Formats: sequence, C-alpha cells, structure tokens
Amino acid sequence: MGTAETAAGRGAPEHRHPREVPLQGALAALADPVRLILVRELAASRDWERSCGSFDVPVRKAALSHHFAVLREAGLIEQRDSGARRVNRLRRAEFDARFPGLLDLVLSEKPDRSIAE
Amino acid sequence: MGTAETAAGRGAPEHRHPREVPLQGALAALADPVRLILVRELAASRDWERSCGSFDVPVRKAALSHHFAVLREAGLIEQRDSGARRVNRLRRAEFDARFPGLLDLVLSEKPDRSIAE
DNA sequence: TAAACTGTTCGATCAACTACGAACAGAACC
DNA sequence: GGTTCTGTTCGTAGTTGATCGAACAGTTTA
Repeated sequence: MGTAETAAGRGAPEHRHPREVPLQGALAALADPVRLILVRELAASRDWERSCGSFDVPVRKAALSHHFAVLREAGLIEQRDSGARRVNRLRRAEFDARFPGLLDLVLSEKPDRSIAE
Repeated sequence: MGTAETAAGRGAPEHRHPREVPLQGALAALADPVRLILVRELAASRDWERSCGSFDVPVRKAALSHHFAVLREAGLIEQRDSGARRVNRLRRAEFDARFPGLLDLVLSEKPDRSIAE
C-alpha cells in the first residue's frame, strides 16, 4: 500500500512524557554505559535520522531493544516506525524542561573509553 | 585520654574527591531512594551535625552503613569520626563544581512519598 | 570492669538488571 | 512467492545490588 507507517515486530511504542518521569527513574536510565552511548550518539544526530540498529554499541539486538524501552520510559527519547525500521529522536527540550541541566551534564561529559573491561 | 578522634568499628573512612568521580557513578549513587533521603536530609542540616544513625530511613544499620559508603565513593559526602559516632557533611561546593546542577536537581525535587510499597 | 551505644564487616538471601539465543512478525527486496 | 532485514518478545543465565542478622570493635557511661 501507499506510505508505510507500521511497526517492525509489534505495535506502536508506548511513550512517556518527561513531565511524568520521576527523578529516580531518569537518573537510573542514565546510569548505564550502553544507554549513555545511545543518548550521546542521538544528541549528535538529527531527529528521526537514526534507526535502532544504527548505533555502535557492544550488545546484541535483544538487549538493545530493552535499552531503548528504558530510554522511552524515562522520557528521554521518542520513537516512530518508518517502514521496517524504528527511528529515534532525543527529547532534548522536554527533558531539559523537566530536569534542567541533567542532559547537558551527560552530553558535556567526555565519553569514558572502554565500556567493558 | 584527651580528645577522641578515633573510629567506631574500624579505621578512618576512605574518601574520594568529586573530581575523580565518573558521571555514571554519581548518577548511580543518586538513583536510590534511601540515598536520596540521606542527601536531602544532609542538605537541610549543618556540616558535621548529623551522625549516621540520626537519619530517618527504613533500613537497618548494616544497609545504612553500605549506603554511606556508596555516597562517600561518589564524592557526595565527607565523614569524620567524633568519638563513638561518625558525623557527616554534604560536599555541596565540590560536587557542584564537578557536576553543575546535579545536586540542585536532587534537592529541588520534592521527595516522593512512600519509599517502599 | 561491665554495660550500652555506634558503626563496620561478614555471610546469606532475594530482587532487579543485563545479557544472550531463539522464535516471531511486519517491511522491503529479489 | 520466498528471502532478507529490522526490531520485539520470550525464556534463561549470570551479575549486580539491597537487605538482613550476627559478630565484632571502638567509645562512652555507669
């Protein structure tokens, strides 16, 4: 059919606005090396540019899918289905309004070399 | 003997300056309900005023001791032995210099009612 | 000296998190 | 049609973290 807006493996992703995210949840979401990579790479990309599989992380897709779910629940990202792939955007403004400075802190920190080891 | 400056159960506590604390460690330290209470109560008290046992937290002393160790390793608090008790202070300025805005975020957030349940 | 108090450490338990492979489902491509 | 690509879900395994009670070691008080 015409333009595709459907899903990949299942229904549309459930989102949570940063406004409804508890501080503890936001901190926990960011206290993980893999998710930090995702957030930083996302911040360096344009909205809706990156699909889930396009990130350079040392985990397989099952774990990756889980991490994206956590970021979604923490109000950090928004996802949209585009054909077979699911594209992402960082909720910069909304998240920063809810937790002023937190995202800046994460993004200004130079990534620690070597994730595992 | 004269003035006591010794320990409670063991040697002097090991500290870590916020400068040497990784962002991930700071976030993880703050992503816990008990430790959030400790930090907030500490912020509302004067330096060296509060002993470890003087906090209103729903855990026993073994767990409490562990939480203080985590806060110490995260550069969030400083401890000093004063006779039988160990007194604390929040490293406001140093921590804020290392992670600008993070502590403010934690302290401006209204404590979520009901820690467990 | 003995008892009470404060806090640490040990060992065990239990819950939560992270990870993987396999199976699945829709989209795109041949 | 079938194959490949993308991502989710499931079941499971390993790791980490929080918690407790008990034992311990100083300090203080009686």
